[in-house]
Amino acid sequence: MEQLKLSNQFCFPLYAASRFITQQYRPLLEKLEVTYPQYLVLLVLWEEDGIPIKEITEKLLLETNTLTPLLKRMQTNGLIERTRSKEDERIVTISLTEKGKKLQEKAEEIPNDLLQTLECLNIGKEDMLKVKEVLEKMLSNV
Amino acid sequence: MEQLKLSNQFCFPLYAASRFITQQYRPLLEKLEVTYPQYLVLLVLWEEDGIPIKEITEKLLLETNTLTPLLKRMQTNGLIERTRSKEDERIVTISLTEKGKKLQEKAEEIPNDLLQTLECLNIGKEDMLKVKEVLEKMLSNV
DNA sequence: TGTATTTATATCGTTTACGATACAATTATA
DNA sequence: TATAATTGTATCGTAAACGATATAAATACA
Repeated sequence: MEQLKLSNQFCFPLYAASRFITQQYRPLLEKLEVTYPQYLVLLVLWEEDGIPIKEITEKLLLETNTLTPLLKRMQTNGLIERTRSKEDERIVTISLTEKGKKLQEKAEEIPNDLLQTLECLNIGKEDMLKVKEVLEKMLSNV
Repeated sequence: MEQLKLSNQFCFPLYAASRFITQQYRPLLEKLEVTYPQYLVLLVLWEEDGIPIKEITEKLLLETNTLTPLLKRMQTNGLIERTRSKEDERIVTISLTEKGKKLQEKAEEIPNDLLQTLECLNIGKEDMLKVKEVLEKMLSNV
């Protein structure tokens, strides 16, 4: 069965590359003392602070059963606060603490640092953009 | 900071797409009663049976601290056997049981089933191949 | 108004991932 | 031949992921 060969799987490189890149992020994120998924939450909040958990799940395509404990860890680490909305008591709003806001300055170098790491790995910018474009097209249908 | 916007991240779509595709595999793999990483191990063993754990770690780019418990679960489920090599007692060889071998027949439809799922999501074959090629190029430098 | 449905979040259980560390078997080297 | 370094696997702890389920609040509707 030719199709069952690992080298013919389309999804395996995706799976392996995703893990690989998370590993490349790790040393960069150590300065911020956050994990990669936590960094994604910060990216969202730096763009728009004080939003409901629901909105974060939609942007990151993660379920609350992943985000709830993750956000609790971020709260324990003093990065965010949780406020239950008064208009609708079901909604929990997430906002950055001062510490969480200040972390953005430290994060400014990260995108370029990572880009450099990737360019050292034979990945050109055009190829990256093409991959990004195709995958975003796929995800837009989710 | 434009570069810190989620939409400008190259790695987020990779991360999200990888999780998304694993989710697409789930219903297909239910027939085999395996998870996606376990399916990857089966793909490796169907190609070459009776190989050391070390070789599986190299092919799947996973560490033994991930594979050891995963393989134990597969053993519990009767898919594989573990044999400690006599020439070198450090090496543990993994081989398929009859049940594990037979599962390959059931798996034959999976690659096409998944392809169909993806094609329903605006992903053409050329785009998939391009993504595969770029990511494999990246991983070849690991 | 009372009941059903939906919504937003949380909890539980299982399975990955993976850094750090341990450990026994093998190999290299002094 | 001791001892040091390496190798292959395992263990531990922590943090995702995610299906299934629970729960309280809000909304729809009979």
